[in-house]
Amino acid sequence: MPKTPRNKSGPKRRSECPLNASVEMLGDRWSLLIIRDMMLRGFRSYKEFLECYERIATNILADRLRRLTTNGIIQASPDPTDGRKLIYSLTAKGIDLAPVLTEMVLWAAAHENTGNQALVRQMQSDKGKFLAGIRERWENGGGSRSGNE
Amino acid sequence: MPKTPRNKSGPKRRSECPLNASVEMLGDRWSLLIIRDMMLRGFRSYKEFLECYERIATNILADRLRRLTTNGIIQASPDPTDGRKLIYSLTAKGIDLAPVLTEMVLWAAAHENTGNQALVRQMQSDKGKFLAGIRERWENGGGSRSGNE
DNA sequence: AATGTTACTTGCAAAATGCAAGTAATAATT
DNA sequence: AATTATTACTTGCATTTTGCAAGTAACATT
Repeated sequence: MPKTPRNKSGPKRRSECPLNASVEMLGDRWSLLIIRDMMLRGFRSYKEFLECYERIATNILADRLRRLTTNGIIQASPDPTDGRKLIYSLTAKGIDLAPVLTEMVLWAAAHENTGNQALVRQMQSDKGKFLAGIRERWENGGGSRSGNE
Repeated sequence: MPKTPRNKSGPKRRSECPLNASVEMLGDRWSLLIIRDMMLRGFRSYKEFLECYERIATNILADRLRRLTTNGIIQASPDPTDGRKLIYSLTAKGIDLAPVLTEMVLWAAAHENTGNQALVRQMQSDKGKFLAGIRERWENGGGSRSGNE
């Protein structure tokens, strides 16, 4: 029987829709969680991520941090008090993901039984203020640990 | 030498943060693209998805449609004019993903060279109106392609 | 110099994925 | 009624990706 391949027809213009770019950078199991924990929990070091995600493999974590850095979402700088450490922080591009995360959290909270109702209520009651707070904390001081957990 | 595992310490309360639920349902390469194309391009059938995503495998597409259905984001109903077909449509939960998609598109548009500037400008100029339009189209008529019905 | 910590890399088994090739259920055509 | 085509999948298998234990280089501390 002759071959009758099914997937050869569509034109598939990459990045025709902007969402393709987002999915390429964030469409996996870990990237958004890493960004969330930098943004909301103030995670800065490899060790914090490794100990937090019980199931993430060390090489996967290293790869995701590298990819997020390559994509300009986070940046790594040496710790001045300890030459061995790298301090990871969000770039402006990374901070701009706050609205995406917020909408995802609100969506899940509306349709699932999720935890951390305090955070959800804070987002719901004044979304703009919540986002402004995140931006402010990151723009001066480079992202201190917030009260959200 | 004794084992010294690295990943056994963190408590890792699942769904402590609502984002975990979102990532479990949407954190892969295809799910959000499927939702986007149902929402913005009016895709309804297995065949449309298969021909559009040049690189998606048939079993992966079937799996993602099944998972999205299981998660209550889309639903499948038989086509009354052709008993062989299934018509996929967004549920209320799926429609509620519009703000997430919108923020992702706007984020990518702000930081990458993405296509479809018309869509982006429409989102930017009046986000609320854009979202209302999507909801309206889906709430009466089950999501027509454009001005149908 | 010995020991500990950090931020990785390596090796390998297991799981997920991609792709060609089926297949059952229908529909259209002859 | 038989033939052909289409849809919406499933199956089998090779390739790729991931998870985990173990190792390591570069410091830092004692």
